[in-house]
Amino acid sequence: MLPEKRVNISQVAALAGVSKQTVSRVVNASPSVAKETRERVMEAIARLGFRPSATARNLSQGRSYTLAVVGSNLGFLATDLYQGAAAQAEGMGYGLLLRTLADSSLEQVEALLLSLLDLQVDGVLWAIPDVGGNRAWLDSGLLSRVPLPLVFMSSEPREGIVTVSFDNQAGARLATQHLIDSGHTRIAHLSGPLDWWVARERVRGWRAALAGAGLPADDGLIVEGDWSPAAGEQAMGRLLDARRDIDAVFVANDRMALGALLAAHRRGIRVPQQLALIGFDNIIESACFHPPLTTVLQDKRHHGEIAIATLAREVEARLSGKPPAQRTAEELGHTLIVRESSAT
Amino acid sequence: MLPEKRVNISQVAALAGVSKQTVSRVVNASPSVAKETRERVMEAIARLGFRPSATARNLSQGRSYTLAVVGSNLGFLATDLYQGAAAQAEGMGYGLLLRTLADSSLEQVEALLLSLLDLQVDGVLWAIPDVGGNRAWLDSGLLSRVPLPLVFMSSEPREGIVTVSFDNQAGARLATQHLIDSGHTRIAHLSGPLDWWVARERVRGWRAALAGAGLPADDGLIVEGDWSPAAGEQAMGRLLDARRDIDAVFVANDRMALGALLAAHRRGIRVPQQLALIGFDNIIESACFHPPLTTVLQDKRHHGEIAIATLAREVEARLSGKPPAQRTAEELGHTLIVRESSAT
DNA sequence: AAATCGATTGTTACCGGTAACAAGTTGTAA
DNA sequence: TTACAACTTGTTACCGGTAACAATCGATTT
Repeated sequence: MLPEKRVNISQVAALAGVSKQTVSRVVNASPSVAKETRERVMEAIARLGFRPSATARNLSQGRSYTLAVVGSNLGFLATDLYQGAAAQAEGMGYGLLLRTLADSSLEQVEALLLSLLDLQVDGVLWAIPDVGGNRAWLDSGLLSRVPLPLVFMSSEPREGIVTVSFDNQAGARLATQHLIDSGHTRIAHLSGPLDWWVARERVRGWRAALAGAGLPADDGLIVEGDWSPAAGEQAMGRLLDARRDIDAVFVANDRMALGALLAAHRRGIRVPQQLALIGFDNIIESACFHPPLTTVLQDKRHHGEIAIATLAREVEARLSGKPPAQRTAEELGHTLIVRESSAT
Repeated sequence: MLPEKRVNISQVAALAGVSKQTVSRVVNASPSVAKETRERVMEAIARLGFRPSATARNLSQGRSYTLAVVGSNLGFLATDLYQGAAAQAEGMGYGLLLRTLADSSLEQVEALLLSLLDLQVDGVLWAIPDVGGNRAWLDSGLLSRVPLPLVFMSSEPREGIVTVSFDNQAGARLATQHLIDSGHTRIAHLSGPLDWWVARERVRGWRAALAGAGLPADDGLIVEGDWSPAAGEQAMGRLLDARRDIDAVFVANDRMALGALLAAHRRGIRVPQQLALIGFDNIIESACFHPPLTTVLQDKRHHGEIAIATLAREVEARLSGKPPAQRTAEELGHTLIVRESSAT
């Protein structure tokens, strides 16, 4: 069975005895079509199995009803986040195009944005976290030359851009405060790489909570990791060997917390009896760590949903002639999940 | 600075004093353009900052240079897999469109495929694993009505479709054989949900290895989980309580292995001294389990790359009039990663 | 010298919709 | 009676490329 050629709008128009434009109106549910005409056209559509070509519509309207998600090619993005973004986009009538970016040099970024412009993409979700100088290209004025709504995830708010991020500072405060409330007084922090904005925010939250309780937060209490379990193990080892006085650690993510647990086990330090531990993220594994890990939940799926919803709003604003993106920052909250690793 | 209208091919043609078609030839690197003409056109392109419209090209060529990846909306897909797929697609000049599918009923699948056809997508990567009856729609003949190359991931090979999957049976044999070689004789299996094809394959591999060694593989040695750490803990608990004679367990994925470890700890059973454990997947966390987990590496990124490469090949075959997809099955291999949980 | 060929360039039509505006009808207010 | 508005429908042009085929020209073949 050879797939016969696609039916186009003209054939429908001919069969229904109306003009193409009228068929177009019916397809797009325009109100200014007489009921009787509409029915005739719909019947023709059904009879011929007509399906409008999205491509042709794109060309003539100058847009594609597609949003691009730009991720790094290194795989920081959570699956949940993609799922949330995809579901939200589909629900709002947009498609989602996945792109990766090797490095954030001005040339690469410009090439990427121009190619997205060639595709008539409606908007871009920048899902690369704010790390080191990878926002430097913003200073070049590129954004004002590229008429494309952008929304940045996990990025420090600044003038001229729209961000949707977790309030990591608040989340870190939540975690640290929990340790304080449990009676701990020497609370160290195993941080993420400090060129990451989110890592610095978590440090700030930790500091703020300690300061609020009148507890010390000197630099000897902080050790830097790279988010990986292996780094967590190493960093925790260094910390334990250097400071025998600490009685609790806030680890900047669950993966490192796993390594930290291993380091403690290896030294015969019992968690939580001798050392309380709290993580961050609530990855599914954390419930079965040994012991199960107290942590702070970040709803990544929700993050993806909100980011896409925000982007879609931005797209529609742009289409109705609104001003092009002032500073906007949306912040998402956290939930404390108490398990055994911080039991009192 | 108002973004002035896009430059189109006619303006370039006018400036260079040639026809649109010639500009098109230059843009597409056709060999039949005189060197001098080509240079004149290129200069005009550069001067005007012309960028060809992908949308217009799509309409006129009837294709979009875009591949769709269909995932379930439940989040089974690994980030690595997306990364591999995206990188490969970009490298081959394709874009990647992300779609999710709520349920695999014939109606839903048909709606999805038709909508992808409306977008002139070149091919589809079916990244939903083969579970229960979710391939039933294949029997409806839908595929022959929809002229769209499909490649299925993690799916049982069958007539008329192209699959790219790991050889899970071989991987499971690898794992089980390792336990056998380490001197274990009562080797249980903590399986994934048995409506998953990959879970059944792993069971088969386990059975085959035991049979090859003349060891028992009775049904009492198998417990079913749902891939989650919590299920791993529960299932392992049931197993340990019922069968005190087992000396090793092949767990169908690392996440459940984590739960299994916890269950063992809770019962005071020491791993690996009293019980050897091997997982599957080599998730990054497994290196820091307590003890570090012996496991079988699946290169998910590679899986994504190969799947896209296969799909692209299928697309190009279709374009050059080749026959429409006979049965093809590509199988990917595994690597054993030995750590402490199986130490002898 | 006529025919042929390869290289280069142009012409025409078409992909399949939508925007913008014009035009016809009917009912109603002036 | 006439004008005007509301409602419907049609006309024309355009979005920005590419396919298919025609045409031109100098060089080569016979």
